[in-house]
Amino acid sequence: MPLTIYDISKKANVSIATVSRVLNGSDSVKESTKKKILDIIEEYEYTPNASARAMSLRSLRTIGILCADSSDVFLAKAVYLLQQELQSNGYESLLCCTGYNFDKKKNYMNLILSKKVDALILVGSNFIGSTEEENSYIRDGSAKVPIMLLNASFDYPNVYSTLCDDASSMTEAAEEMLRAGIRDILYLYSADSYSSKKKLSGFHTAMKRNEIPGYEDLILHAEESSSVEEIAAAIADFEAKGHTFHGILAADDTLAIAAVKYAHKKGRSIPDDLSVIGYNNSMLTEFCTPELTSIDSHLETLTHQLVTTLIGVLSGQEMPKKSLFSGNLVKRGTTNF
Amino acid sequence: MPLTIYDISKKANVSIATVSRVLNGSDSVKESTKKKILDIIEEYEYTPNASARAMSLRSLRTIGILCADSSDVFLAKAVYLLQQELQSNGYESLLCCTGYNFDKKKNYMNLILSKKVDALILVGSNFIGSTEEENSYIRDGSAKVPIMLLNASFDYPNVYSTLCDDASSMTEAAEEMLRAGIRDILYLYSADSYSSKKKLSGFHTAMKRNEIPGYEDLILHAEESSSVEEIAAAIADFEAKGHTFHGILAADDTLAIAAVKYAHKKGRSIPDDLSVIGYNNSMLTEFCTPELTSIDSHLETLTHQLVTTLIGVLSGQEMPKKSLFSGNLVKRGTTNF
DNA sequence: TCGCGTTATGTAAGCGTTTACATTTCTATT
DNA sequence: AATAGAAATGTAAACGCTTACATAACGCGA
Repeated sequence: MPLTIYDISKKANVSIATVSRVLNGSDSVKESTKKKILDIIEEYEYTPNASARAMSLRSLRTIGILCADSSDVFLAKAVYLLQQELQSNGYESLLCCTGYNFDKKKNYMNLILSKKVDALILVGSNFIGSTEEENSYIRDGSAKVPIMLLNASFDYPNVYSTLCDDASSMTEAAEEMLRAGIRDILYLYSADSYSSKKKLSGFHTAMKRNEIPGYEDLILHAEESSSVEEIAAAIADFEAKGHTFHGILAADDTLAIAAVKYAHKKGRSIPDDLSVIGYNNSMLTEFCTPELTSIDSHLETLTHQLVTTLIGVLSGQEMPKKSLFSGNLVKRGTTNF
Repeated sequence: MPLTIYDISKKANVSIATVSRVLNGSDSVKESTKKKILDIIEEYEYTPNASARAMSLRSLRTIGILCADSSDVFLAKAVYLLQQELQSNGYESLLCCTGYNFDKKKNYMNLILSKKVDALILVGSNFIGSTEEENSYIRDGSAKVPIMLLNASFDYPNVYSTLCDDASSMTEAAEEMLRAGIRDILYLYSADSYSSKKKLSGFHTAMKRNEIPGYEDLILHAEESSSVEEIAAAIADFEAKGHTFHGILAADDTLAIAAVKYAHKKGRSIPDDLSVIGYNNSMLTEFCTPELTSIDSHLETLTHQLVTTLIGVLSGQEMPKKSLFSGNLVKRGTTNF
């Protein structure tokens, strides 16, 4: 049976209030009694019960993190960074993997809210749906605790967004290709999420601004959750149907790796005959040969900003509802410009 | 201000005990009042306060998960699977990323224990050190709650281990190569963990049993935390020093990918001139061309068994202290046997 | 030595549940 | 119609902590 504050107070010959005071630091306690209590706590390895504390304080100092799939490379990295940031700010985190279904997301949100977390972080743009109905759970949740969005944006009271400007990053990358003289660019995407749409719109922007005729014909939508092999095959298929392209812009690094694989199989040389750009600048970039050029969305910066905003919100400060950063292109071997 | 069980009881014109009873299901409540209460709970979206519940029950129904780095592909997958398993058993999980330092591990363990989690899962063999001192924190922790080890083994009361028999899997893979006539096998490893040692010893077993002379000269230790590019370069260096090999056995998939990269760069053809086998059968296997042959350590099975054992332990049953599974080789394009 | 203002410590209520035990309300049997 | 026994519901204590408020101890000047 673990020790309680009451046991400690007895051993130290003081009241529980005094023990509580030295535990929490703030109030005035005589130096000698403080030392005595601290020694006893040390000796018996007493640790206060967090649930009891949460009841009194009405806060667990714990943040709920919701994430569709923590085994996804990008999301895993984000979760990791968030945890580091939270820990260094004295907060714990409760992680919940929801899958991609909106009903499940709602259920898990309620589950985690019942733990009385102080706030909720939703990791990834897949938490934003395309219908009012799909997003209602965010509205409901935000009535109870602040909701922080990583890599997505949603304008609603008590909802704070931190994200990379995917649209303009993509525009930037496309225009870089165009400047290098590559005008037949295959745009490859699969997910249908908020940020995926942003990226696609950024691509449109670039192509329209540069008046590339018929560019829409080179937009390839890969089945979601298909394997790298399947995507590579889909690209080969697409080419076999008569489309030609000398650049591939992929909405994430996995897709880009599939593109590189397609090139390997078809014997197209990278970057001479074909340039490839991925998105996220994840560790996957170093897995292919040559190494993958990719757009870095500065996850470290985003997570840091998100937690900073969160801490501010929790301490009652007025904080920006939306923090937008811009990404940048990290050039490696799959491009030669 | 969130609703409490008291608010609900008032609205339903019953006592809090009755509400609690319908919440917990077990006790007898008249069908009509049950429905009335359920309706009200539904209407007002009431969710019980988990901290309060934890106080009464002396259990949070929460499991602490400690993991060095949740952005590592293998660990991330393990954590994900564990969470799924725990959730389907009605447990929440509190994840804490500790880094690889033992002092930090100890600190985080204490932190998470103060949350009064019901048990602790340590993910990955890096939680086992090579000295008594390094492992003392596990002994201390196990005095408070059951400790479950994934992919590591430690014989101590209240510590339960679930793992893949890495040594024999590796022996198996090596002998498969030998049977295919490849006798000059480069063994590539980097980490220094418990399971890494097991794998190496499995390799020794195979080579000794088959009386391969001088095989030790082909064991290459790559600097930990070096990039794929650096490891590929290290292999090239090694070869330049006069070593020849026609098979590479890597202690994890990342190393194997580096091996494939080395082959690409040096123009050695896989699998005709060089066979490569990785370990973990992670999603990385599909990233290379050709796809990577790899040893599957059955993470799904391991995590399932671990949680099953855990649930048993928590409900007071006698459970096996150690569950050992064997891995198997999944053959893909980097081998032709 | 007295009394006053600090400073240190103690007392007890409250946080939202669960549950043993007590009480009330039914049902069925006589 | 009375009553035993079962079924449904209520009462109140307990879980381990924080903290407002009450009280005690101390130091200091007159």
